[in-house]
Amino acid sequence: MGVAERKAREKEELRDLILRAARKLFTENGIEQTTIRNIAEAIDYSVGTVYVYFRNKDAILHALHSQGFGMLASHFSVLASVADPMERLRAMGRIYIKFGLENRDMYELMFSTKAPMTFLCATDQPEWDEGKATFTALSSTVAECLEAGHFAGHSLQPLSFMFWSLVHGMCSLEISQRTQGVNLTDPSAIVDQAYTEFLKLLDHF
Amino acid sequence: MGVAERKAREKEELRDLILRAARKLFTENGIEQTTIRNIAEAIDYSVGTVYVYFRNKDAILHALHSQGFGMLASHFSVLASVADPMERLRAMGRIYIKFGLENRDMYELMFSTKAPMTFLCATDQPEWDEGKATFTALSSTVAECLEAGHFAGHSLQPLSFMFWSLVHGMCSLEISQRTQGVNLTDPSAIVDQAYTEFLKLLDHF
DNA sequence: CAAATAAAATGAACAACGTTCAAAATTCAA
DNA sequence: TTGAATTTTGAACGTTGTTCATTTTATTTG
Repeated sequence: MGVAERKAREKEELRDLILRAARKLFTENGIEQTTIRNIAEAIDYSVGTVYVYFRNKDAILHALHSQGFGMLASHFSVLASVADPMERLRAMGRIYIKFGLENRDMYELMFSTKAPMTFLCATDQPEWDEGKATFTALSSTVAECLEAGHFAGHSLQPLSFMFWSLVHGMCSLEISQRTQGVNLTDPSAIVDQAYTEFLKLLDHF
Repeated sequence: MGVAERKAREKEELRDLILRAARKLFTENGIEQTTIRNIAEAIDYSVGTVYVYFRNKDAILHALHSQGFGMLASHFSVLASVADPMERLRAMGRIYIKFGLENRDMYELMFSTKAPMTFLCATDQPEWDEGKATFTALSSTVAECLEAGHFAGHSLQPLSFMFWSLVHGMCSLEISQRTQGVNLTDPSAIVDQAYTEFLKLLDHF
């Protein structure tokens, strides 16, 4: 029995080794600059070995995208202790933005890059569980807000999607370097300022 | 004298020819699938010729990105007849979203793809005039809203950036296929619904 | 008109990429 | 020890963006 188990563990370990190397490389050099050859070289394996553990590059990017959602979820875990749904909603946005700006390549992989979705669609069971779980986390918080009497006359899903779009838009514009060169008085602080502005709007609901 | 002028005109025409072919190709097949060889073949010129008129692929993408801003601006032109700034703000968002979803590859080039910005940064005068002009158009409308007494206690730039982020976030999530697979009751309508929801929020200001 | 000059277009060649797969190396069970 | 199963290898393929010496075309000059 022990042999098969050890083999399975070793397989898992090499898979993880590949992912760790991939993540390190493209956090340092960016997604586009990271090649399969780079990854193989970093872990002292041949190119072919990488393809034994991952069908293609998209599969690697999808696996890292999943890790990203794991990271985000762990950041969200502190929200469990926030009783008031409105306060939780506000904190959720802050955490989301902070995560996005501190893990730019990961964020891009999770919400912008098409590769992970392309990989998913090529699967027999193309379910985006990570996105589903994250949106549900937001949505259920918004649901509590509605139950508590906030946002009277608003619908759950569109409202939730609106919140998501707002914070995503900020992260996305910042990461894709669209905030520079727009003549802002303080480009580096604009995201925080804009989110603060949004929270001010929320005070009326 | 006539010769130099004609030469200049011909140069301009070939440049346009390249851009039209490039735009057609990647509107049909996507940005990543469009290669320099494809473009050259489409206009019956050699690969080398393309490089006479554009330094590299990024230069082509930047030129198309600029064309995209021209298109957006022409869509915005109807806003001149909207006197009430709040109504103009609402209409601006609708036009922005409609443009984004009906010209997905163009939109991606304008606000997500890094290539145009990479090209710009390699320039001696790295000014993002297109983005600047567009943000100014939004910003001045918001300024009029503030002057008219709306959004009391809010600051211009962060508030404007917030609006931009909201509509951009919607377009971005939709285009990068993140709205599918999140278990929405009506994925294809979520953007419109969410923007309507946002307009409802705005009624309080 | 012919020769010399300038300008424009060419496409073979290069390096690097993702990907494949027959062969080699290694590990396991008998 | 032997033979089968598994794992690893890296050369090779087709594409990509890019370059540049060469050829072709257009213009000017004598």
